[in-house]
Amino acid sequence: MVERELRLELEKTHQSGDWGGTLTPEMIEYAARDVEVLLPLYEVLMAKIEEADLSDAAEIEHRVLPAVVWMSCAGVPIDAEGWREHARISEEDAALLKDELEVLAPEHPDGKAWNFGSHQQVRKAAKLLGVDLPDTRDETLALYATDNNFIAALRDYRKAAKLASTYGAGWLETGYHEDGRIYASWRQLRAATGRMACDHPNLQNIPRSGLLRSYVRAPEGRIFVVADYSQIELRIAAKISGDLEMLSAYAEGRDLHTLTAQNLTGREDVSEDERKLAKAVNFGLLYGMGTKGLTFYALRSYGVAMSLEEAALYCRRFFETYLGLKRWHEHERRVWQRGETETRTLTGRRRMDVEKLTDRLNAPVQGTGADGLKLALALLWERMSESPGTTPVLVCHDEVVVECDAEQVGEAKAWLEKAMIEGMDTVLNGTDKGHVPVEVEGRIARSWGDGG
DNA sequence: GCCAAGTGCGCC
DNA sequence: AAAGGGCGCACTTGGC
Repeated sequence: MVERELRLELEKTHQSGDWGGTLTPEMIEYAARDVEVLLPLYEVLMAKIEEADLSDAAEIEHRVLPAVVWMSCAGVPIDAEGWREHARISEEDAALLKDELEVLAPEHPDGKAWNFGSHQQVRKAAKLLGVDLPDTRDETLALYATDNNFIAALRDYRKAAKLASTYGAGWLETGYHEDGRIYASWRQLRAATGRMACDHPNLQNIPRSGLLRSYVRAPEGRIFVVADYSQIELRIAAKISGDLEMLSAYAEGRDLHTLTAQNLTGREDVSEDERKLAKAVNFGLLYGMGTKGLTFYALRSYGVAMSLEEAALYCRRFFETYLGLKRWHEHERRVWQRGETETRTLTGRRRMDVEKLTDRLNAPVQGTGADGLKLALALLWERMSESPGTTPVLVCHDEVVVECDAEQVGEAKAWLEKAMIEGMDTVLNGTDKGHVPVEVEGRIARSWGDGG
């Protein structure tokens, strides 16, 4: 335990007082004490950090902080006209699909209008048509949609209603300013794994399909560079598990999804669909998903249908191929069974109170990705002078978008890619640079929705 | 009318 | 035996 603690009670009563007028001697005294405490507090907290072996992780957080402020203050440019027009059409689409849904719905027992946003009412309506829904998730609805027009129409309506409600005109209200930019609230350390988060509005879950991302658009004379890490979580898992198959694949510059597809099918030539299947298998099984989970996940996220028997076969083949990954899972299971509840990333970032085995598998991988991205952002801040007029405007877990003057874009792209590779390489490989190669693909774009 | 929990779904 | 993880937001439900 740390010996030194600050045993101070800070007076809180002035915290919410009126600081806009004349300050009383008591208020000035309070303000002074509030500041005075920071230096001894720093000493105590730094000692605790060192005691807990968190110095490296803390250093990353300290270095990335100014970069997060930089990004937050920069805001992200938005084509508000385009967004609003899109929102208007989305609302029309949803209203139209709702009308169609009402025609296909059974008569309401009380003669009232159905509320299709209520899962209780949706289940009741389906029951009147002879379908007993266990829940109303889309993958459940998908099982009945071919035989039931109402359920098919419900799926279409749901999709449109989501766009109209979450990404409608209201989305723009929260953070938009009249200078044409959105100033969202970035949370440097929000997720339990160490990832960042964003709200008001959340810039990290704007739909990828459709046009919405194209309204995140650089203003006249400015341009974006969008860069993302290639298969970063799989590379991190390769490093953490020490899996020889994965390590050699990456050392040779091969693609792991294709490799998995080859091993699942037993053929050298694999189709695009088979690679898609392999992607679902890779991401699912990496973090301890079961066979049943795999069938749902493959359908939901990749549109790949498989039986339980097929899923079991893929599971077996996967762990026959990646023996190091299997060993890592077995090791973590033993640690978990001993009752250990602490996990750490490669930089030593700690997550406590981990109760589930699947969390033990995921947290160090996801968290190491966050470590690397944060160090990359810190490097951008520290090397700001190497690409003047360039600012990060948003980050999305394995992706960074920067905005710069159009004539500056070549330098900005090189500057961004270099920092991203260096940041991740440092946390991933330490002094053994390049052991697991880090690949970053940057592209030049007028909007977030261009290319990629 | 407010609040918390539950459900569902957008992203990585 | 059984098992993806991490978020934020909209909406309903149920209690006050």
